[in-house]
Amino acid sequence: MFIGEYIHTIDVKKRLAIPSKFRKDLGKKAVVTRGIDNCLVVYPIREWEKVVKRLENLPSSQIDARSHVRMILSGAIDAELDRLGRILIPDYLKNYASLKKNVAVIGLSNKIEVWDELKWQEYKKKTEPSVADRSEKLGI
Amino acid sequence: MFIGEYIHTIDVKKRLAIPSKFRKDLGKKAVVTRGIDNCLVVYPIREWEKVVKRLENLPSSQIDARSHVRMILSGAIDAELDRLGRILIPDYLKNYASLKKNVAVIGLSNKIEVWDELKWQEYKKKTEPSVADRSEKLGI
DNA sequence: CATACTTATCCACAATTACCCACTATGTTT
DNA sequence: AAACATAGTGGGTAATTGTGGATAAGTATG
Repeated sequence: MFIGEYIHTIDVKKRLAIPSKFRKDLGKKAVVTRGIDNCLVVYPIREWEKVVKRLENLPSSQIDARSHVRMILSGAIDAELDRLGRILIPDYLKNYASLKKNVAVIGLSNKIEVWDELKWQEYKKKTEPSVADRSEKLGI
Repeated sequence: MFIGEYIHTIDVKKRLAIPSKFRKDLGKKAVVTRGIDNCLVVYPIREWEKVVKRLENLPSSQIDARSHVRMILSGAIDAELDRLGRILIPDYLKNYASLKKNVAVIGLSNKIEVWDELKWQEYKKKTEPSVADRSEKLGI
């Protein structure tokens, strides 16, 4: 299970180290693609396959579904971890998520998200205050 | 069952000793994450799994639910107790709860909370006087 | 075909973290 | 009161992790 927040860097060669705590669970191969709210998502293969299945079941007749499928699938890339546990982030994904040097790598149970650090900090600042309210409402 | 209040310290290496009375019940592994009212929560694995299950049932398409899941899961960390019963508190959690050197470790039946000592003292001062009222209101 | 350019593999350093042991204070037992 | 046990704190050393760079292999382009 992926949990936690790690601040890492993308170097000039577009390499990003996966937090060591995630590596065992992630395996040697992963899939990276566009995520919601301008972040990237990293899936272990097993989870990626589930995503694809779900996409396949969307009605391709609908404009929304069609474009969504296109975005997710066309954005996806096989990312093999190198010997030191790093993956390569291609330019178009870097741009999509406005990634600079410093990024936040976030564990979300069955997937991993990658955010530009500043955006992540802002998102947290905006969201943290309402955690209490929502916790109360949801009972967690 | 976790009960009681203990004043402990976080050392320069970010280690926090779990009160010995809690260790048997907590086990070797725990999960720490953001809590309500700017404290941290420590769960035994069995309780944490319940939390995750409940989070997984939230619709990830909704903004509120999505951000809530992000806050709870990204804040969480696997905390393995070392041979002397200490856990490591990462910086971002220390910051979230404004933890300095002295902290209060509070047993709350199925979970443990960690407060900055001063904040805890203030909270108590503010809350203690109304215990009677609230008891009446809640019928306990 | 040669050249530039990107991509992969390997290695090296620095900082952090994990692991081990020592000290002290407090409380308990004889 | 002395001896002992336990708990909490602090520190030293070794291993791991994250990052940067060097070299080799592959790919595209003129």
